[in-house]
Amino acid sequence: MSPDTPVGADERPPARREGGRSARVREAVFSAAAELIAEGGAERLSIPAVAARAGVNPTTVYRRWGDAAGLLRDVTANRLAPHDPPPDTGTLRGDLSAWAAQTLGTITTTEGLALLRGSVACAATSEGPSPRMAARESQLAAILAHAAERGDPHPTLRQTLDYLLAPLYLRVLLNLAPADTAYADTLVDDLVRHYAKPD
Amino acid sequence: MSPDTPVGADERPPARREGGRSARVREAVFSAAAELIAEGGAERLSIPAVAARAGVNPTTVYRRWGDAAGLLRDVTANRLAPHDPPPDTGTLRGDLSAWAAQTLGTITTTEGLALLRGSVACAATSEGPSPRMAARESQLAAILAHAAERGDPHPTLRQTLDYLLAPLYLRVLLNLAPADTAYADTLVDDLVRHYAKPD
DNA sequence: GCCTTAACGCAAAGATCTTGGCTTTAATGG
DNA sequence: CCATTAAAGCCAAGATCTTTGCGTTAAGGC
Repeated sequence: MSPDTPVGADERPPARREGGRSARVREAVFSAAAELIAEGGAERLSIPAVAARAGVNPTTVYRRWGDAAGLLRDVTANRLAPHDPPPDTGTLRGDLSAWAAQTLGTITTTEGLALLRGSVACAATSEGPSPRMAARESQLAAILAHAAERGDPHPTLRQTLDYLLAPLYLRVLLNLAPADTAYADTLVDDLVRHYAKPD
Repeated sequence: MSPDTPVGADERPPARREGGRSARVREAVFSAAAELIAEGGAERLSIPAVAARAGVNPTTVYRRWGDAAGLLRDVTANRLAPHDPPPDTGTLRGDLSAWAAQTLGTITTTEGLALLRGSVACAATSEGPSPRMAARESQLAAILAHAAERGDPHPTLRQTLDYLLAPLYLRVLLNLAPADTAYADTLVDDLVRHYAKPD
């Protein structure tokens, strides 16, 4: 077999088109969907409405995303993913506090909150944690790893998820009580005081 | 004014009908809705489908609940409310452990989980915590009050919500990791060890 | 038992959503 | 610049959802 000859049809990917128009449509649809979800909630996201606001034909949306649930999955995965790098302030407490502030900044906006609630509904159809959640989780893992490199005592990832991320998210999701940075710092404080152990 | 005479039209409630047929329809619709939510998720709950399974006319459902969101609110409020009294084992640790097991029993079934996720979507439209959540919260408050009566050291309600209820719910909601009674007991253990203070 | 009327059933009309066949546009490789 | 073709647009048919008017059933009060 000569190396420059395609040996099988499955060796050549079908040449997906990533640039130009497709990307524009994708962004327009995401923006329109995020706005509509912020306005009316994820449960009544309608594809014709999204298409109209995005200036796109409904058929296109149906073909690319299938149905409202599929679109919702893609939108939440792309708009809720952390866009800033994990903070690196030099101390564990500083990193966790900054991470919490950054996370709160994302999920306490009208749009972020609506998207977060939508993503919970999505979790029903998929198994395991969503990639978006995995991203935030790995940010926390990186913060803990930094602390370990410095030789600083630090909690485990499980403890950080359970006693920092979980309370933060649940307060916001169920609006049990207002969630601000002062509250977040209380959580960080409790976490490092009780669970920061040397390696 | 004689006490047996209605003094104004607004003193007489419009004679709502609670018995018989209405109650039957209500239950049939709730059951059908819960089943359909468990099967296909709350986001595509359709009123005609619910009505068909309940053996009821769609018009009836539209008139009583307005739309799918209204029905969802009512169903989750009624099916997710705790039906057992708060446990009273004699120790704080025992009460919390039993409460957690009882809660897990509700929210880890297919139907309970789907309803819980649906109720998160509902939280978007209402302000403040849902009555269902308030009920579970007050169960925890009762448990802490019992401990206080016995003179046992105990955490605050805020700490109990943040470090026991929140991790439990979030794991289940986002299926981050399996949630069983062993995990719940780890949470209870951490909570009483670090936060159980005398009054 | 009889009357009143809230709640339900029925059917038809209108709105909205979804799908499929076909044409047109424009990204990519030569 | 041209050829290829993935992706988007257009339109019309079909399915599904939602509303509305009106007749029927059955709680609740007398």
